[in-house]
Amino acid sequence: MPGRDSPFRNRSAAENLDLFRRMKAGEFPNGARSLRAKIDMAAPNLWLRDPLLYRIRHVPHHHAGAAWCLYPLYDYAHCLSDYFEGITHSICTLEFVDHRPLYDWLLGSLDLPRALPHQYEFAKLTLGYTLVSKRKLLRLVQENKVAGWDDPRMPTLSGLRRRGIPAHAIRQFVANLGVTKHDSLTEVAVFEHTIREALNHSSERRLAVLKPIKIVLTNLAPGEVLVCQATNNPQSESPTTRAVELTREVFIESDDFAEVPPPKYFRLKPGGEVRLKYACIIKLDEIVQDSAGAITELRCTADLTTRNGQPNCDKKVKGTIHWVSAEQAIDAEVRLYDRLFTVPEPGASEDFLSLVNPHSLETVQAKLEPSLAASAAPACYQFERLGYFTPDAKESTPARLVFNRTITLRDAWAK
RNA sequence: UGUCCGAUGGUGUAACGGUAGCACAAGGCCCUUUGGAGGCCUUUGUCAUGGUUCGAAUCCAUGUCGGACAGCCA
Repeated sequence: MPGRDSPFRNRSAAENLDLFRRMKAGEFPNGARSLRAKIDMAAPNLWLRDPLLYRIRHVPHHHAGAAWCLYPLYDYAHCLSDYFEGITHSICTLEFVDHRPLYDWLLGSLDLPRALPHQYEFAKLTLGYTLVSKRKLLRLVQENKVAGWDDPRMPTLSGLRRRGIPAHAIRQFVANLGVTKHDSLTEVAVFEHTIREALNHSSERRLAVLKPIKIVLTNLAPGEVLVCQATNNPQSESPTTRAVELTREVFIESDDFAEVPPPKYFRLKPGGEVRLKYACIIKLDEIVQDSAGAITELRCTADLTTRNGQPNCDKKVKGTIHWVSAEQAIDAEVRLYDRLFTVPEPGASEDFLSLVNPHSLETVQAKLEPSLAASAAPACYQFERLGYFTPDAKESTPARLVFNRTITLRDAWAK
């Protein structure tokens, strides 16, 4: 069914030019006049039915100020600016396929001397559990669902970088995807794999405990220090080491202890043995509780013959866990990020604000090995057995360290 | 409803008309002072029905399913 002609469709060119000058001069209020291309009101493609080119908007422009009250519509500006800039291939997303005939018509009607640009449309990169629409991202910022455009949970470049994701990983991810013309949803696992691959090779290892529980090594004297050598990066061609010091009191991860262990639990349990990484094997002798029944410390015996270079250093135990010296550890706030949304396709719902993951940020007070005291962004570290972490570029200072978790390590046990 | 676009394992993608491959995911095994990393192996696919052809994921027809658009937004 053809469209209905505008009552002004057959106005003369001279009359239109005069009106256009008056529109430009600011003679009319918003919406009182407009300028259309005269194409074909019977065209099956709706965008060819005399589309609007200019409309009046009395609002200042962020570059041009108040000089203009006339603004072109996207379709008109797009093809022309491509031509002005000498673009040959103008790449955009699928929703503009219907507009291509108008893009071509406008350029073709102008008798232009140079070769005309062509528009090519491809599917946008839709990532699971993520939004990429700028308009929707804006609402997350405006309604304080995140702490700003560079919140480490945001899929903006500034957010990804603050999260600690290397630029190289972002490029590699995009290069791995390929480009097509049908709508797709890329699983976040693909992005996460690229990030881990990049960070695994470049990040130095450090020891850090996010949720500490205290261990007392009863056969070490108070003040006694055993120096151990820790590998900085086992992926390196020629790995270097640093010293970490074992003392009578250390912190381990509370997740690495189970009073009632599930089947196949390799970590510390009553009567069980684990290796403190780079140090020695310890055996749990006694669980100390306060009057309320809460566990206050675990008393263990260290087998010093299992240290590196000692006769039993090759002794095998199922579990190896990370630790920090309680006397030497430094404090840091660590922000644990998770996916921002609870569903794979938050963009499919108008109600996406209610789909924000309430657990997308958890903050803990962690204990770090002392070598991290001088760390600053953009350094990235692997906290052994936990994941990759980077000092927050905005808020971390030597006096008050703040780390962002970029991503966890793969965890075969969690499955 | 109209116009347009698309359809290959769970996901994302390759394959002049000529062996359906790669990555992620999943599963199994080996190794391991990170339940990490690494190594080896495995499962799963051409939307359907016809046609053309010696031969079709690819070309043609019809159908099915999915998506975009129908703003004085971009």
